[in-house]
Order: sequence, then structure tokens, then C-alpha cells
Amino acid sequence: MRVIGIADANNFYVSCLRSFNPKLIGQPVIALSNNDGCVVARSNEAKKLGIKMGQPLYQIQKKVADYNVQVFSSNYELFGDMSRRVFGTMQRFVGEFFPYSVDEAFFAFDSYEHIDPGVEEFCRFIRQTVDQWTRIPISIGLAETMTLAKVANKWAKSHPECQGVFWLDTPEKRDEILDQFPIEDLWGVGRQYQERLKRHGIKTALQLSRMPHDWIQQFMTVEGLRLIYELQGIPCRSLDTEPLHKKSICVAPSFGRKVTQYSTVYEAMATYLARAAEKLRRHGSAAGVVTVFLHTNRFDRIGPHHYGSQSVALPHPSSSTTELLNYAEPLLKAIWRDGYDFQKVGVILNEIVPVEHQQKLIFADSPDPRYNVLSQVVDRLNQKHGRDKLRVAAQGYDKSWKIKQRYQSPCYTTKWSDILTVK
DNA sequence: TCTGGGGTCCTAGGACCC
DNA sequence: TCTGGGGTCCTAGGACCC
Repeated sequence: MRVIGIADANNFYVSCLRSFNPKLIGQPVIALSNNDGCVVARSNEAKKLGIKMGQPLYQIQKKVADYNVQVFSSNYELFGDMSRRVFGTMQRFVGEFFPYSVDEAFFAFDSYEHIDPGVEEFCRFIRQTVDQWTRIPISIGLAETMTLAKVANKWAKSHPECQGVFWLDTPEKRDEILDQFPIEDLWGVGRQYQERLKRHGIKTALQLSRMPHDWIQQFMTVEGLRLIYELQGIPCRSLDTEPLHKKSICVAPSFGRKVTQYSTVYEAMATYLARAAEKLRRHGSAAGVVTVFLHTNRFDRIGPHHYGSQSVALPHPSSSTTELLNYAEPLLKAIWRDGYDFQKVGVILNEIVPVEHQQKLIFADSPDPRYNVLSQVVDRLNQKHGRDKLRVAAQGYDKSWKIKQRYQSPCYTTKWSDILTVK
């Protein structure tokens, strides 16, 4: 028998910070999104204070002060590195392993009968090892399908007696848990579906799983149908969720302040494009379509507002920053309007293909090979000497538009100067 | 003052074809 | 009153995820 597991770090970003700063243990701690905008991770103590996921920081300033909540800006360097360490540890113990997000990974045991002393105990051992090696607490859910494993995982988290691991191993247990499982906690049910389902009197996962198939399909498309099959123990999702190459790459952080100057927006756009192209090259891919968009802050009551977006198809897929920039610049010019306070510019790359599978076109110019050589040299130098040491001039040196990070934490594992010293 | 970023999949409807 | 039928492709937008 095959069993699917999902391991999920508890309060991941907060746990990363606590791993290196034990003083934070037992305290309310939150981690913020880019620009210190919203809450994206909360310690259990912070959750108890009623701080919600995604809540803007300015709405909870009083709570933060009153309860001495420890606040930290995002630190993707640290979080990404800790993610690699947690996954690396787990991978030693399971055969099939599929990272799903920065803090979650699915895995599978093709047969578990031989596992001694049993699947759950073995997973508890994995969990203890991850904790010992990284100080990141994880929870593990086990079941026949990915959706049920997610349910089991959530159950493990909220029931301490499970010791971090829960297995939905029989149909009886499955129905018993689904009967107590609210639909809004299901994987694939968001706010819209939740409200609409409740209007039809559907509140639990068990109720949902017993609805007629044609009704579900009409109501929630085939995704809903897949969901209820999965709840019944029939796998409909593929574990291999990580596609060979991404379908799109988007880089679009908001500015740290309002920007009205074309030259500033252009520098930001060139910088984002360089990021996107680096990512393309890391994946060994090239993009066939570039999109640039630009907008004002939609929360701003006093206008005027402007939203612009334009795309262009390239004559051949490219991953060269300089070449892509040649196509992106006219797009920005086309959507630019004077006299607005812009909040964000963004770059999206689409029609992404693996470099080695690129179609050769008969009539179009073939790509200039010098672009690729140049990109490779730039990547190598920057890898050695630091990001953006070598860059296109269009990226500029101003950077006044960069995101705000008022509550930075050290990069404990990736910067020499930030490594902890033992005295 | 202050409201994230980066993805995926699906559907409806329009344009167009014979 | 009544205006074919059966396709494909593309795009915008909605829903979801972490």
C-alpha cells in the first residue's frame, strides 16, 4: 500500500528567527511581507493575541506596543537557506520527495509494511531529527491522497497528543475526522467557495465529500470534483507538482515610496528584469514573451489612478538581460503617463521554454550567440563577487525606490558578518 | 504615513474557420 | 416567431495556493 505524507514547518519564518535567537521563544513574534506591509507569519503567542494572517501592520500597531510583540521584516535569504536545510534533512529518510513551497514538502512511501517500528513512529523520528539539526518544528500528515494528507497535517498541528504526526489510516478514522473538519480549512476551498458552500448548508468536509458530482462540478469546476474524489481516498493530484520549467516568472515588488519620475521607474524595471532573467538562466530556460505593467496604489483614496500593461512576443526566446531589456523598454514607454504617483512596476516573462528544446525558426533571425556568452560571464562574476556587482547601466545606482525593511534580522547562515559567535 | 509577492488552473466568451 | 453546426484559438478574469 502506498501512503502519502506532507511535512509542514510550524510558523516557518518565526521558527527560523527563533532557531538563532532563542530569546524569542515563548514571546509573541511576527514576520512581515515586503515593505513591512502585512503579517505573513505569527508565533502561537501572536496568534493568541488575535493577530491575523495577512493583516496590515499599521492596523495592529497598538497591540504590538501593548504586548511587546517582536516584529521582523522579511528575510528571504535566511528563510530560503533554512528551507534547504530542513528539506535536505528530510530527504535522507524518504525516497520520493517533492518540495511544494518554502515550508512544505510532500513525500511518499510505496509500501510501508516493512517500515519498523511503523510509519507514524518513523515520521516522529524524522521530525525529531529535523528539530535537532535545524531547530525548526515540523508537523506531518499521512493518508492515501494529498488532500487527505493535508487534513491529517492540520489535525496533527492542532492536537498535541499526536506528537506532530497523524495518519488517516482507516476509512472509519477518515470519516470521523472529516466530519469535524470545517470546509474553509480544506485545501482548495478559499473565501469565495466557503461562503457559497455555507449558503447551501455545507459546513464540514464530510458533507462536501458526499455531494452529487454534477452539482460539485457546476459549482466548483473540475477542481472541486478532484477535491471530493481526493477526500474519498481516490488520488486525483500528481505528487510531482514541480513542473520541469515554470510557465511564468514575475518580479514586481512595490516601491518603498511613491515614484513620479520616469527615470526612477525605468531603473526599477531594469533591475526587476535582471532578476527575472537571472532566474530564467538558473532554470536553463528562455522566455518568448515579455510583459511590463505599472500602477498607482489602489488603496489611495485620492486619485488619479492609472494602470498600464503591455506585452511583446520576441522573435526568438531569450534569457539575456540586455536583449530582454531592449524589448521591455518600449513597453514601459508605451504605458508611461506623466503626473501619477506610481506604487509599482512589474515584469512578467511568459512562453518559457527549456533552452535546449528551442525551436529553430527558418525566417527569423537566430539569436546572437554573444548574448549568451555575456550572460554567462555576468552570472559567474556576480555569483563570486555579489549580486549586481556587474549589471546593465539601466539599473542605475539611485535605489531610493527600494523596499522598506525597518525590522531586519541577520542572515545567520549566509553572511560571514552575521554568523553567531560563541563566547 | 502605513495594505506582499509569486505562482497555478479553469472557464466563458469573442474572433475566426469551413 | 423564424437566422446552421461544429470546430479552434486566444484572452480576460476568477478562483485558488503558500
